[in-house]
Amino acid sequence: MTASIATFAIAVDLVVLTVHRDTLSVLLVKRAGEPFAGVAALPGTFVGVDEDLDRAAARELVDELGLVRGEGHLEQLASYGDPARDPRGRVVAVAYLALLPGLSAPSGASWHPVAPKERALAFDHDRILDDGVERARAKLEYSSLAAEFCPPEFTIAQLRRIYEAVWGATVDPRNFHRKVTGTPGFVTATDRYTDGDRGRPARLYTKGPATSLHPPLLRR
Amino acid sequence: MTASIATFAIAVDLVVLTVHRDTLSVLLVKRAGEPFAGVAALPGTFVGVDEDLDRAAARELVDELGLVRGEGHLEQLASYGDPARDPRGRVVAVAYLALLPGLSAPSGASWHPVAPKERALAFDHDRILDDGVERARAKLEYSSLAAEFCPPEFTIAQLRRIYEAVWGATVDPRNFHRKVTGTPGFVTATDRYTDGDRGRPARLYTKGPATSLHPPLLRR
DNA sequence: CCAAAAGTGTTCAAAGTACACCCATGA
DNA sequence: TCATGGGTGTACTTTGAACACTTTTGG
Repeated sequence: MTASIATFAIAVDLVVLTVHRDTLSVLLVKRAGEPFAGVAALPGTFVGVDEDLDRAAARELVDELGLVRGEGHLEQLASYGDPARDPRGRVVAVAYLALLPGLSAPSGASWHPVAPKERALAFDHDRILDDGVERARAKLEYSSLAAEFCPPEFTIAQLRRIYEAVWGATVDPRNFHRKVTGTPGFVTATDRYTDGDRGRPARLYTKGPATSLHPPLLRR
Repeated sequence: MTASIATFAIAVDLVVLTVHRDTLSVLLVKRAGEPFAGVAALPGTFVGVDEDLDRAAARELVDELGLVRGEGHLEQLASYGDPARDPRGRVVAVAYLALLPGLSAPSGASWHPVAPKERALAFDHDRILDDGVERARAKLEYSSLAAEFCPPEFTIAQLRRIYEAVWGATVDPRNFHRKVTGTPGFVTATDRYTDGDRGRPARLYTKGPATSLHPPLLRR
């Protein structure tokens, strides 16, 4: 079993999600070279010889895409190893899911709504993106990850619009407010308020220490 | 970026869980050769040149471990790529989680209770096992996966003991019975009964078509 | 004043919890 | 008969859903 072990290249592909204009959106790049030249794809990079998977994912997020480290959330999603997924040979993709506040897109990449099902991304990236979106939808139910889509200080209404965008469903503002503020550690109140452009100013909150939600916040 | 791409071996490592004598147990092998010769480890294999990841995991389960295909549940868990995790060089492990009914251990492998924290498995298998156990615990809450730990026909009490073993908590038999039989598609009743050795005979059920549980069955 | 958005109170229905109680078997 | 485990009924508590209502701003 020593000489006959197959070798693979390992790519780290990123499903970077944000909520942009109340729409769940994914960061896509246009591929420069073959294969799939000119086709939209998830941003990715090959893992280096002495590099950890998590580090490669963080490197792609920070260096290549120019996004700020420390903000947002990054977690491993799944691995994809169909022998035919890359025409160049055996490449296993380790996909990562990143959730970020709505920023301007870094150069060379752009935000695209997740919704249209006729996406036609390169490689098996359509499936990876589907898996990432489903993971994000599921995790909003039982974790406080929604706050990762928000800037450091946010209102309860902003947070609610995150849920509505990710789930594609409306959420009752009144009950949502009580549920969120009543769950210990989900959000922490500041003493600051928005200067109301329309209506009563809203209190600003920051992300709380809790990571899991018990009981969960169920989508219908 | 063509000549300088690092290459890796890919191992598929299996966290095979079962409930054996009311105890959540994992299938371990004793390593034959270096590295970690003689040390307990998760069963695993290298992925072949033209092999899909899922297929390699199924192959390991069926061929190497002699377990019956079709029974039980197999899903990808996560990937582990610390550069130092294998002294032989860069090996990325794609871990899979398998849930099986309580069978006799295949030759060369044996069941070990998951509980003791001083396990000292080879490689980073302690961490992989922890992740697998946590995944199993979490999934019992919102899926019907517990039935995968049971033989084709089982009683509600057997199913309840699965939950108790996996969660390490007691569950009220009466309320559990109602919850399980009242959730559409979780289990389907047969017209057969156990021949009661002690007490009233219990109706036998088979796994139902539902995969997710709404509302979930929460551990306290 | 009105419109709009934030936030609270109240009511009703659904689900979980606790536990009394009955059923069907072996010994 | 009793002991044992299977299964049902029911009262109580907790949680979520719906929505009327008050608060605080801008125009």
